[in-house]
Amino acid sequence: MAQEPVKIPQATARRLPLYYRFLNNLHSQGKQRVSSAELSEAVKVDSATIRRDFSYFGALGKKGYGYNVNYLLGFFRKTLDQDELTKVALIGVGNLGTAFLNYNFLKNNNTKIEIGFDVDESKVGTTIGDVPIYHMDELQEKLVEQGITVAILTVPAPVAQPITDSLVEANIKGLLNFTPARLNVPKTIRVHHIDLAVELQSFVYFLKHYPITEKELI
Amino acid sequence: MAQEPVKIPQATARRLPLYYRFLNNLHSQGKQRVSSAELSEAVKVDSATIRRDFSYFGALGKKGYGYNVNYLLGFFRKTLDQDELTKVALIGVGNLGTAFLNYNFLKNNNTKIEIGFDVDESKVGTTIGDVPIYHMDELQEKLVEQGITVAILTVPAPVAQPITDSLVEANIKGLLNFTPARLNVPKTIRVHHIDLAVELQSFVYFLKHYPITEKELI
DNA sequence: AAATCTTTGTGATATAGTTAACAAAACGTC
DNA sequence: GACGTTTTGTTAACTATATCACAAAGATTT
Repeated sequence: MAQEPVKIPQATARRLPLYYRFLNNLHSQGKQRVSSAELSEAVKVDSATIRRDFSYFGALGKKGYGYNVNYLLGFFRKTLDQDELTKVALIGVGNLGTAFLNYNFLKNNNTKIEIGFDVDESKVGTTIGDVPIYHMDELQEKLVEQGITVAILTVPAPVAQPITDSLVEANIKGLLNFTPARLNVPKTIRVHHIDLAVELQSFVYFLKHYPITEKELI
Repeated sequence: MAQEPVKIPQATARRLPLYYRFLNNLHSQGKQRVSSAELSEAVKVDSATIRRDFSYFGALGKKGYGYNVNYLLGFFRKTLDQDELTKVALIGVGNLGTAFLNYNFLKNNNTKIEIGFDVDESKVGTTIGDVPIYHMDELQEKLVEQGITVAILTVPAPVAQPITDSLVEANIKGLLNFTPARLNVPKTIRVHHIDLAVELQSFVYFLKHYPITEKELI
């Protein structure tokens, strides 16, 4: 697996998929070149931040010209491992889970939800947006069989920890947790936490307590 | 509206709803006191960070004892404006939107989704999880009428910008955007962006490129 | 081909967030 | 009530991120 010469900052890594998507848009619009200022307008990230982000990968642009869309796109395709498919399992096919299944990640990217699990017998055996749904009892067997090591957890909070324990046994490496539970896992497993309730609540807190400042209005 | 004596850091503000939820858990378990170390274990936030976060609000704990659960809970209830209900509109009642509707935010908090909008005639006129669904055509009228100034945007990407323009006209103040579109809004409006595809993609990038370090394993 | 314009890449600086470490305070026990 | 223990609150150090500002390079125009 090709590794960047220098570790890029996490904040930069988080913006890469965003850049990649917008470069795709530009490409399909037939645009040949783009400046950091234009890109900034589109993705709402400061242009200096964009230039700095790109610079971690070397000198990708040309002074007085900007960036060549095709070249940049090709570069990011390689960098984001567009050629190596990452298979993901979706655990829990409720409303949130179904939202994921209907999102066609493959369009821009090689991350693919390969399989879903639920306890609801009316869902087991069906396919949703091309993804087959199995019973939760088959979790370990199927994951091991298909060598899947990344999972999205969208189950009810009370069963989050027991199901996580089962995922750990199935040798999972990364877990994107959408439940409110804070999961206990061995240290070798990466868990990323997105809590919709917390997101909404802290957003509301922000609105109330952080009025927009003079500086922001300029 | 009561304002904190000192502006607390954004990072702290984002953790408050999390603390609040866990304090509620402790309270319903009948726990009287808790130390920053215990809380750290539960919410997976460094104990020094927790103590620092709490300290922005004054000396809430007692040395050699920890924090009194009831007192802390009461304090946070006030601080997070638990008593002043914030009404939120949900724009787009697809799978993701429905996931929000079925989430009972009121349980721990006074943020409430009051109304939903969709173009699907089979949804218009129904209620989902207690929330009435109206047609998108009635957006401006209903929002102004009910004085709602916060919206969650869960519509298909191509209609995100036109609907946003309509929300701006309806005098919205904050927008929690779950679509991949980067929205253009006047500077006086706060937009917070959560892009599920980007979250998944950057998580996968992390797993591939940021192996767990020695330090993290200790 | 000279002059002007554009835009990168980056040093320097500013801002934000985390964590180690420990004195001081209060607890709990004997 | 003296003494060892616990745990806070905070100073200082560290780490991470964002942004300013500008020289240098190259593009574009005349």
